[in-house]
Amino acid sequence: MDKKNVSMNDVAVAAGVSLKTVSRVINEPNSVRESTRDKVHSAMEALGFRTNFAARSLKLGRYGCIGVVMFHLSGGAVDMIDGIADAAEERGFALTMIKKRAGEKMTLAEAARRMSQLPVDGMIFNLRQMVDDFDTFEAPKDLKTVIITPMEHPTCSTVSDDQEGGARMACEYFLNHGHKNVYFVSGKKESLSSQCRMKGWRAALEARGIEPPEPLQGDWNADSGYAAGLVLADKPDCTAVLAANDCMANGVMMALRDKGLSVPNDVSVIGFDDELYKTIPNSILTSVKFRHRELGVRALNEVVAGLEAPSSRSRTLVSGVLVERSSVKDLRA
Amino acid sequence: MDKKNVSMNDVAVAAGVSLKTVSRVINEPNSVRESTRDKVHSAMEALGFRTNFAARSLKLGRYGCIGVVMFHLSGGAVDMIDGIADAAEERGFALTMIKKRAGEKMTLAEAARRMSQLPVDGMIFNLRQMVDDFDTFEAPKDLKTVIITPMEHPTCSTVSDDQEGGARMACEYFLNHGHKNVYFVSGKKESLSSQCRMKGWRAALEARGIEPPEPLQGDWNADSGYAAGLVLADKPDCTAVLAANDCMANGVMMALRDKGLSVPNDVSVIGFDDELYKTIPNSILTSVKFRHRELGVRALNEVVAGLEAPSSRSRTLVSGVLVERSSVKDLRA
DNA sequence: TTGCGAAATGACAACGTTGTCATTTCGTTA
DNA sequence: TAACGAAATGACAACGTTGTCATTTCGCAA
Repeated sequence: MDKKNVSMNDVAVAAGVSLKTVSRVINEPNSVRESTRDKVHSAMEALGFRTNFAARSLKLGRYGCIGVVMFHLSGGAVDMIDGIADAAEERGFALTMIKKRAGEKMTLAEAARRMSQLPVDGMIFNLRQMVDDFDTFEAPKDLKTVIITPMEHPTCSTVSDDQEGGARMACEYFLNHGHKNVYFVSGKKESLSSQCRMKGWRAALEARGIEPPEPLQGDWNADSGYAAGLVLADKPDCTAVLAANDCMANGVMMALRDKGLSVPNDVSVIGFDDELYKTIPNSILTSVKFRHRELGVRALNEVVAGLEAPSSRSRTLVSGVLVERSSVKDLRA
Repeated sequence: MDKKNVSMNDVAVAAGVSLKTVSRVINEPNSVRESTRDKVHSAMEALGFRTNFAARSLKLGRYGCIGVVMFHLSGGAVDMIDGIADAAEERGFALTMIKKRAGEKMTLAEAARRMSQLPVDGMIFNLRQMVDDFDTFEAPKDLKTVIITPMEHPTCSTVSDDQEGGARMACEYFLNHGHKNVYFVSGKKESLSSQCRMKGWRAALEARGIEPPEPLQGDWNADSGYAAGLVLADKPDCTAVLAANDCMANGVMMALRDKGLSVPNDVSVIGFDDELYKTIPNSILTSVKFRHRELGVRALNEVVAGLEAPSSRSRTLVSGVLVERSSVKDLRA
């Protein structure tokens, strides 16, 4: 007849030692004589003892868990979670996760309120769209909070891909290859990624005194890229297209081809995320890739680093990488 | 000067009531006079009180958290996590997550050991590959354990996509459209999904007395599908190809086209996961889609249902759906 | 053998909640 | 006004750990 929960006390009695000795066997084994340790280990084994998380945390005043709030859970999120989880593991933390429900409107304050009732020492918000209380939000003073977002926050640390820099890099790549202008196909309007990529594109052109043409509105999927491509095919001055992701870039390329234009001979194209090679054999698309995994790692490290000083504040940008293939033609000389 | 942690006792003193009354305001507000409740609420507000998770769990003997172990974190996992998280939310649970580290070899026993030190009332293992101790593993008696895997387990509840059934369904679709045989392009060898899809393909053919041809080995990516397509293009009896995912199916289609064959006029193709439309404009690929989100929801519900009776055992299969487009030709009549 | 300092072990309180049971207060009726 | 039952509140123990400090045991030198 099993007792419901085996406590240290039960183990102590079974092993004929004191409660405290059992505790020591677990937390500072070297301070216990080997023969005693063995007795205790046998007793633990026999009774199936497992330390009680609640009691331990209560006494220690910390949990060893980092909270993760997913305001948005999309494709790239997997790698980010992967990075967060690996880094957490490495530093001896587990993750406690909650998610914004579909349709529900969650503010930062609401997320913080819910998280602070859970076993967490610090938290990470993954925020890919704007929220109402972004600027006014104040994190709990005793709970280090890191926000993954391209926007700067007045009081919290933030971590982000350098989306803007990535877009700028792609544009400059075009311009350095002799292109005189770059067209842009955006993602969904409300997406911060799309907004930042657009901003970087604008900035890069303006820095060279080029008036950015009207951007084409897409929705991340190939069909919207195709539609944009049909429009672009008719613009004689269009030699370079930057699409806010690879799927739309592929759509653009297909439309150009269907219109009798060749990539890269007639038009050059760059995308984002470098994932087309998975789906398209012999893919030629040059693409800006973000290191989502690294992003997760940085976010977690920032939280852990801030556990002692929750009010510290920093801003981390993880740069992107231009993966060169052959979809950009060199127009020079 | 803030005290580090504000306890119920602090609130009680500030509000001029007893500790227990504060507890009641939180847990059974109706048993407290309104005027008292207001006093307590003000005090909580003023001091910034938040209930202490550890103390509460210790007293209650439960955590309100479900553990999730990701042995594998890949694309489809996002939707599954999404389902798990939404269902958890709905039932008032949070998630505690740990992950197998890259390279590390984690057994079920090891995962269970680590989880049982964390704040969890039950757990879900997401297992997409074989693991050494699968058959011998016994879950902790007091911790309901559900494994997401296509294999049956002797003692734990399992939940899975019906991969085998999905593959069978696709094959029968071919056969019912007058095809006399179906070729198969597999994913990575060690993947259970790939193995199950292959098994279903074999079974469907054998059920009609057809000898399955040698399957072609792929690795999930388009290039491997392309290579397979080149081989298949030379087989005169090849009218139907089932590829273990959409990316490889696309590779197959591109190879066929490059060899001068048309889909579906010369060869029909079906894929898995229904995700090609995101990347390919006007995609024609018919595909078997699994409801990963639903899978997550079922897994969570199974855990919660089993919290009272951890030793209960069930097996859930979530059926797939054939998303029809135009990549299969009807050869009848 | 005795004495001593160091090592090993133990007794007890405390962490912040909730459950049990006793006590006080309230509103109503006699 | 007194008496009563119900509602509201409170005192105290308990959950299973770890920290503090006291006590016991050990190994070794005198």
